[in-house]
Amino acid sequence: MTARAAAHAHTSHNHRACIDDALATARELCATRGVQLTPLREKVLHIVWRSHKPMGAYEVLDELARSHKAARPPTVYRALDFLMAEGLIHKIESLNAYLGCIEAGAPHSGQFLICQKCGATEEIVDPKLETALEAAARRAHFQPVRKVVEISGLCARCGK
Amino acid sequence: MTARAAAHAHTSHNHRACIDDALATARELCATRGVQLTPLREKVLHIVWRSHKPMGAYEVLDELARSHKAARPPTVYRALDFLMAEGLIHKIESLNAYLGCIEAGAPHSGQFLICQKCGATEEIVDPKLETALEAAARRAHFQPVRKVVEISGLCARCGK
DNA sequence: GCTCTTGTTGTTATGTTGTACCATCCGCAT
DNA sequence: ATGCGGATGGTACAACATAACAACAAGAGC
Repeated sequence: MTARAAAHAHTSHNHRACIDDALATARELCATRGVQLTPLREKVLHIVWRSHKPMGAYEVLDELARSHKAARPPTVYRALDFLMAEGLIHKIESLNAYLGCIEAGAPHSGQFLICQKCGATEEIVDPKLETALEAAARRAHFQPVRKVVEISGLCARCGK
Repeated sequence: MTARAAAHAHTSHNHRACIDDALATARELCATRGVQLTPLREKVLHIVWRSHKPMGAYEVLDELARSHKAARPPTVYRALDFLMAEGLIHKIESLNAYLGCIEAGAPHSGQFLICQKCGATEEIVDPKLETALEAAARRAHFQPVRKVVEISGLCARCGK
């Protein structure tokens, strides 16, 4: 079980390895693609990965500003936009917050289970759900581009 | 085919009947439930229903203010909150905008097809998709409360 | 009739999230 | 050395949303 495969928000895991793995994957991907994962962008990615809870842009900014005095809203949003464009993070629309992507490199919109109690958010990859989304769109002669799936409720721990 | 059943954003239909039907249903529902669909709230519902495009709260405010001088942001947000609580409108999270609900009375989170070109947004009710969502949550021992499904892309017309 | 309670609306101010726009810097190819 | 493109610095502002308290209206119980 790799660190990233263990990225279930509700399970305890070696989160340092989890982060390190995500950063390593990001560096590889960006090198391959010929895009720049600059120190600033990597720092933002690292901050987002510090927890499995979606993080608001201004939370990221506060954290970033501790080591980067020049940080301003555009600084953060530009980095977040880059990371999203490269598929390294996702935006959770229902929270206006950002979360590290567990399947970086494979372009996808993401499917999320968001705990309303503890905030932990797990990205899932469910082929049947994906199929159902495609089918629903097809039925309406609709060409899907981005599929937002965010299920809020109680995670395995909090729901007990 | 009733007006509401014809509420496909991309099809031409008698939108006046569409609105009238939605308002009549809303009045019935609120009467049954013993909650107040006040003139203000009804006016906001009417404004949201004027199109099949999700409407921002401040757009609603601008429209409302034409006939209601006292309108302020809280005026609109309170009305929208009431209408959402009663299941008469939905919030489209990926747009920060609001849309009339085509299945008022049946509590549901809604599934949406959002055209990126023309803005028309169609609410769909797809049992298989619903099942897939439930199954995905169940697999993770997650208790779903709200399910956000928003598919952006090109509608039948714009995708041709 | 009185007044208590509850729900709705008025009103001001502020908090939160996200962008427009232009300047500056830096590496690199010409 | 010059110009170019990508990245960052920095100011201001736009867009979205809520806190907090005042005013008012209508029904319930006395």
